Amino acid sequence: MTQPNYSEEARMLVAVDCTIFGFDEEELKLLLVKRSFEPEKDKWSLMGGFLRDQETSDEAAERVLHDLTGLQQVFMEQVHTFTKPERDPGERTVSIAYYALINIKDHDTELSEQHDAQWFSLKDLPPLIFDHSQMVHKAILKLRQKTSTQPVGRELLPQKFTMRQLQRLYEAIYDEEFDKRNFTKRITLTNILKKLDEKDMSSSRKGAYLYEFDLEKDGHAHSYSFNV
Amino acid sequence: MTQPNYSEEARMLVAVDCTIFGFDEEELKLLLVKRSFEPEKDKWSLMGGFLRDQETSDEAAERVLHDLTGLQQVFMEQVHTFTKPERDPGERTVSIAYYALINIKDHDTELSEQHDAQWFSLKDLPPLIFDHSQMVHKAILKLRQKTSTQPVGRELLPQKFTMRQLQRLYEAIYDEEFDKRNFTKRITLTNILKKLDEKDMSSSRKGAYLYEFDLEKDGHAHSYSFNV
DNA sequence: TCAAAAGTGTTCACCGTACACCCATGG
DNA sequence: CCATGGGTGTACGGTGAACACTTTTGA
Repeated sequence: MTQPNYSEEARMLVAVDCTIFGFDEEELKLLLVKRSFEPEKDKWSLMGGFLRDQETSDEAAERVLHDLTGLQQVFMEQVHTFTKPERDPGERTVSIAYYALINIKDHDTELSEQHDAQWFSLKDLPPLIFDHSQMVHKAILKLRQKTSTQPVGRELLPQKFTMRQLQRLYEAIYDEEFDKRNFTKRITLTNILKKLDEKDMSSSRKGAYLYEFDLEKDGHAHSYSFNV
Repeated sequence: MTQPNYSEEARMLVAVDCTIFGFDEEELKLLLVKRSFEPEKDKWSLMGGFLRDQETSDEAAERVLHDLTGLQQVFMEQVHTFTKPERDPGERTVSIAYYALINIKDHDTELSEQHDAQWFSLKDLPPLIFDHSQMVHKAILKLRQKTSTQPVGRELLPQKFTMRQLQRLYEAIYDEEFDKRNFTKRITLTNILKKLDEKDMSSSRKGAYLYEFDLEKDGHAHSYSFNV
């Protein structure tokens, strides 16, 4: 059977949907948008968009994120592709789910207001359209997995941060509490942080040392693993 | 901006491509097909097919695998979605890559001959069309990851097998050799195997005990982890 | 009797975990 | 002077890794 082309096959819409993670010193949050068009207008959803003719899905995901936050060069990773025929009642649409890690203070709030976007605590999400809750769930699993092999603080924290902030971030990601002595030890072991002389005085009388990710060492072959 | 529908967006072909793993007591193999149509006719490729109107990608992957091997109820998992606009020169096609684990002796050889399919050692693959080599690469990584949290022997080995066969399988997956004492210990620890009274006499004078996966224990909460 | 594969245990180093007290400072 | 959060070390158990000799039996 030799076919000259694929003309009898079904064409369909392909979308990307982004689970956008941020961290506010307390808990993990997601940036959700109020959908501005039918179907499911005015319901909360992940930010998404359709794949264009000459675009990879990575590019589409970046574009979608940029439109909402003004940010570029953001860490994003593909999570899973969702294909149930009836998942979008408007028209058959296959959606490639992504997640993004952003510093919650960096994004352009005007842009996100234009999109009726809002940060929600991961622990208190509104109902989401279609299969977006499943996307969020898979995104968290993927984020945990990434966290277990690579540090994620650079993407989610300010440039300088305290050990406690980093710990709270990891606790939020794993939804689990850690002992601070063991946490400090494990992180120090990986050798990815540079301890600064500066202290952050905002959170306690004593003050907490600030750290930065050590760019010198980054890219070199130092092993990292954070098993919970 | 309220849109009544998505009419201005691009529709495209969506395909699934399957990396089919088998094990022949020695090495991991892939079942590849000689492509029967243009573009790239007569080149080696993963078995694939287009997503139909009322089909999930999981169903499409099963259908494609069934067409080639006659097998059903095979373990399959989604790997990654490939979206480069020019990846298929015939027409814009997004492809959802899957991998499958099959017992190399189970499949319908007539069917696979009809498709000009052939088993290739993972270590000696022919050039593959499009981005299929990348798909294979990601599939192996995913398989390793699965192997580290769940036993994969049930899918790839005959029902009864020796400890040595299981070890060779794991060595093939990780492309790494293990100490047989440590291997036996680690696997025994997980408690997933039942040692039979029978021996396999084909591989040595002494004979090797046969094992089965212990269905009693399966599904119960026994932890499994195989870290290399 | 010998060749070929199978089976089996111990030791050691490292890592993860549990756990409690003192420190610095602003109010 | 005291309340609040920050910082630090040790002891123990479990796990992964290294390692070598004996057993069986068909030829």
